[in-house]
This record gives sequence, structure tokens and C-alpha cells, in this order.
Amino acid sequence: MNSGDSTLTDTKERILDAAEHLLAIKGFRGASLRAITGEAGVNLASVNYHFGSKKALLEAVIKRRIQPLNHIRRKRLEQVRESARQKGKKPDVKAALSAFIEPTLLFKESNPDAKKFFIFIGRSLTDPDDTVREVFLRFIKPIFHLLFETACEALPGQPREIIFWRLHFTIGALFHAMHISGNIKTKFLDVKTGIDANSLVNLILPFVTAGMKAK
Amino acid sequence: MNSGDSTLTDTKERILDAAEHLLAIKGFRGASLRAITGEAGVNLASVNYHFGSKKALLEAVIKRRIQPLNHIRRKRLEQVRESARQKGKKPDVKAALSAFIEPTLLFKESNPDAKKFFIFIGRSLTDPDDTVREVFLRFIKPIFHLLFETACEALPGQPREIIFWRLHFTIGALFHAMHISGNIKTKFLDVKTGIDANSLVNLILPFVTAGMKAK
DNA sequence: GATCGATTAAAACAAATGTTTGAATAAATG
DNA sequence: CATTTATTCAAACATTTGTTTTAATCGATC
Repeated sequence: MNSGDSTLTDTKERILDAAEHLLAIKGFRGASLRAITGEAGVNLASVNYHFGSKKALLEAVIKRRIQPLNHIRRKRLEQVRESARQKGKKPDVKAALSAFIEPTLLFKESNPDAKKFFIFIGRSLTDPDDTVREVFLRFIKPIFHLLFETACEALPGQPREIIFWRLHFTIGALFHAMHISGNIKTKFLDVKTGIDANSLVNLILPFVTAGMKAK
Repeated sequence: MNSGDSTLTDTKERILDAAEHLLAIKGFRGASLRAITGEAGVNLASVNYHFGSKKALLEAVIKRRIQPLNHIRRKRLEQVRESARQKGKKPDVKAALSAFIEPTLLFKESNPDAKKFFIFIGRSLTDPDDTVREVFLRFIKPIFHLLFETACEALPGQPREIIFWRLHFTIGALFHAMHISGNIKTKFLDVKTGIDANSLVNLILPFVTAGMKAK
């Protein structure tokens, strides 16, 4: 019986790893269960046995990575708000953006396999498959709202609608950067995509900070 | 015989329209030829008869919209460079960005059907399907290079690599905005997606201009 | 009006998909 | 050890996919 030992979860984790890889490069429809189980070295039927369906596998793949990431993002965003409240000042815009962006980008180096997931996140909101978008949105929504509220506190002069759109521009810039920087191809539109997470943070933060503060 | 009359091209255009619609909302793999021909009201085999293959249909769909769009973007970008050269000054950053962004967004209102294509463009660079990315990249690359050179002239103080990444952030912000603003769902992460093109231009231009100029 | 090429139509094709089945094997339990 | 449960495995299932085929229909030209 399943008692949390590694022999059983081995199969599940091998499936998750292979699925993560293939979902990232092939998408939900393009990653067939035969390809996934083939790469994982397990039987085709084991996906439906362990997860129930392909959609449930997708959810498991996303949840495994997003949940710990969201935990960090939430903690850092609440830190920014709390420390500002203690000082009696409004939160710093750059700090708020950094609280969301830095964990997201550094996440790549937290786990060697997370790199694959980068490509997947970068496509999450525009994925042609309803299921993928729906699952990702469910996870992203609460964090996005927290980021939004923090940004509104940091920029009390700006209308909320403008902040909303500018955060979407930020997300767009970030996710696009994640997609191309996580790409297998070494070049994308002639830019070297092999860039380390810290450098990318230092590139994107000034850009979006200036954008949020604009005018 | 084909002599350019509307009865013949009618079938091809009906296929193109239906394909554009379904490719946008379902993606390349999700849009089946049966669904496309069904919506177009034509026979299944007519796609392979008129276009040769599904991939060739995809190329035709993209080319039909992208080519005229690229023509406008190229003209406007060259205008920015030329008028700056005549004045003996460097190009204006905002003008350069506007030359690329404005036609892209206004394109939505040039054609009532182009709205569907919006979603497709918004996903073009991160599409899970190799074919889609490859075809879009082929069309986007030369314009992106022109935009890059213009931006380098406008920001002579900045290293080219930084400009390169910031333009990618710009593209990411723009395409993400296109995707959600072209979306069928009226709400996306609680923001109203039904926004007219001019308002979106006025929202995104200050953001990316400030981002390009940052520090 | 007959002929010939272009287009449409219905049917069949082979390949690939997610899922289910039922037997075989392994592991755990009494 | 015997038995029960969990897991693996190969095979088959029913759909769906893009493409091809072959015949029917249409349109223009002689």
C-alpha cells in the first residue's frame, strides 16, 4: 500500500518530471501520454492509474511548482506592505515589483528542472488550451490581486485602472522574458537567451519600475 | 477556370476567415480541419485542394494579415529615422515605439475580423506549436531588427544588449495586452478586456517609453 | 451543345489520441 | 504461508486527426 515511500512515488514523480518537460516544449495537446510515459520509462496506463486523467496530470504538474512559488511571493509582498505600514510610509514601487518578480525568476535556479517549467509559465496566460489557462489563472489570480493592492498603495496618485493595465504590461514583459530565456534554442530573435536569473532581474526591474511610475 | 472572380476565391476566403477565427481561440492543434471547413461551410477536402496542407493554410492565414501590417510598421519606422536624420537629431524614443506599437494596435479596428487575429498575434511567439512560432518569427524578425536599430539610434547612451532586452519586454507587454484585449471573455483577471485600440495605445506607450529610457 | 479543366463532394485511409480492460506481478498484511 | 491489496503491463477500445482518392458537378471555350 502507499505509505509515502519512494518506490511508489517514484513512478508518480517520474511521470511529473517527464510531463513537465514535454508540456513545456510541446504544450498540452502536443504532449501525448505515450511520449510522456515513454520518457518517464513507465507504462502508458500508469498516468490514468495514478492521476486519473491527462487533465489531472496537468494540474498536478502545475501545482507542484506554483504552490511553493506562490508561498514565497505572498510572503515577500506582505513583508513589503508590513514594513511600509510600520514606517508609516507608502510601499516602495520597486520593492513591490521585486517581491513578485525576483522569486519568480530566481525560481529557475532553485531547482534544475524548474527551467523547463519556465517556458510553461511564460505561455500560461496565452496558452491555446482552455484547461491550461484555467488552471494557471486559478493559481495566479490571488497573487496578482495582492500585487495589485500593494501597487495601489505604492502609487496612490494613479487611477487604479492605469495601475491594473501597467501590472499587466509587467506580467507580459516578465512572462515573455521567461519564455525566451527558458528556451532551448540558444538564440531567439538574435538575442542570447542563456541568461542567468539575477541578470534578468537586474534588466527587467528598472524597466517595469520606470513604466509603473511613468508620467 | 480561376480568373480572380469572387465565386472561386470565395471558398478560399471563407476558409481563411474560419481558420483565422479557430486558430485564434483553439490554436494550431486545437483547430481541426473539420471544424474549420464546417464553420466555413465548405467541404473538408477543399483545404488540401486550395492550400495543400494544414500548415500551408496556417501560413496563408498569417501572411494575409501580417504582410500589410508589416508594410505600415516599416514605413512609419523609416519615417521616424528619416525625419530625425533630416533634422540632424537622434530619433525620439516614443516616436520609434509608437511607429511599431500604434499600427499594431490600430490594426484591430482596420478590419472587424482582425480582432480574432489579435489573440493569435498575442500568442505568436510563445505558441506551443513549432510551426506557428516559426512562421510568425519569419515575419516579425525583419521588423524587429528595424525597430532595434531605430531604438539604438534613439538611445545612443545605452548598451545594445540592454536595448535588446528592453525591446523584448516591450514586445512581451504589447503582445500580452493584445491577447487579453482581444479575448472573448469580457474579464481577464478582473480587468475589463473590452478596450478600444486608441486607449490601449495611450496606456502602453507611456509605460514602455519610460521603461526604455530608464536610469 | 460537346469537351475539357477546375472545383466540389462523399467516402475511405492510415496514424495517433486518451482511456479502459483484465490479467500478471509485486507488496503488504493477517 | 496465505491472502488481500496495490501496482504494472500489454492489449484493445472508440474517437479524432490530416490526407488521399474517386466520382460528380460546374464553368468556360471551341
